[in-house]
Amino acid sequence: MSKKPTDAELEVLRVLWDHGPSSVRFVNTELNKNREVVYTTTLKMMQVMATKGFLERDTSQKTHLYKAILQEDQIRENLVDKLLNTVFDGSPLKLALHALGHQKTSKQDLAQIKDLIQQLEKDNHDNS
Amino acid sequence: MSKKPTDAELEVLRVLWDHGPSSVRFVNTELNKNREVVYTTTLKMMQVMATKGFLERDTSQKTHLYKAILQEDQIRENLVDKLLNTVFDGSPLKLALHALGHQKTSKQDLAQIKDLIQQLEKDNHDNS
DNA sequence: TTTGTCGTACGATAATTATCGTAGATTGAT
DNA sequence: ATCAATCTACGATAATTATCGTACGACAAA
Repeated sequence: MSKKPTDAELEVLRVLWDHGPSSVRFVNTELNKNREVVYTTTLKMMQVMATKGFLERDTSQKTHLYKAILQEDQIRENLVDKLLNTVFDGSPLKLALHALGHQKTSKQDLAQIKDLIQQLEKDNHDNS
Repeated sequence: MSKKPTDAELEVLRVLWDHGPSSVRFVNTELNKNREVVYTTTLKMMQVMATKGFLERDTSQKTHLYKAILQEDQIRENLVDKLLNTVFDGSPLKLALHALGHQKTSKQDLAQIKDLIQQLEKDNHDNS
């Protein structure tokens, strides 16, 4: 039911995910490292997000603290899902190949992937 | 400069990518396999997309044909990029691991990944 | 030639998102 | 007690997206 965050909302979430419950002031300062945003814009945004149920706020102090209700991994799921269905033909493999192919990948990275593959092969074997 | 397609626009592009240049009627019919959309809504949408430069249209016949200017791989790049930066910490590796880990992956898939890895390892070796 | 079908054009409006300004409360320092 | 800084509340408006209805031309069948 709960709709998805817009791009701007995602920026706010990003900050909260990285730094935990924060004041509007703090979030706004973080946002301004990337682009100019007026304080009340951020405020309004976060208030709206609170009414949408994306954020929860603690009003016990004068300076309210907001924390993310939407969790990063949920959103990740949604976004990956959408990406898969729009431009990767629903194939996680294609996505993985794309991700690996189009960026530089270090030895350690490769090692990690190999581990995962071994794991997957094992699982595959188990339930086949 | 050119902005990115919205979700609804992406649905239209999806059809054009899959089927090549198409009439509004055709696209609309395709869209209606997923959800209800009135014909003129699709029409308007595609006209707008044309003015945005997302589509090009051939008006030589009574029934206009639209074709995608935005190509799937460009959009893929953009979307993957955005995804990386919003919820994968800019790490293609994390994205790849996520894609592989959270979906079922067949033996053939694994084989394909292993190929890619070998390839990458080789490249890595070359330019180290 | 009338009528129904299929097409485009385009304005209107709703819905949603993004952005600000202004007002007023609170508080800490002069 | 006053002033300045810092907050929240909230309305207004712009900008963008999404959705339709109506008008109207072309054309083929009756």
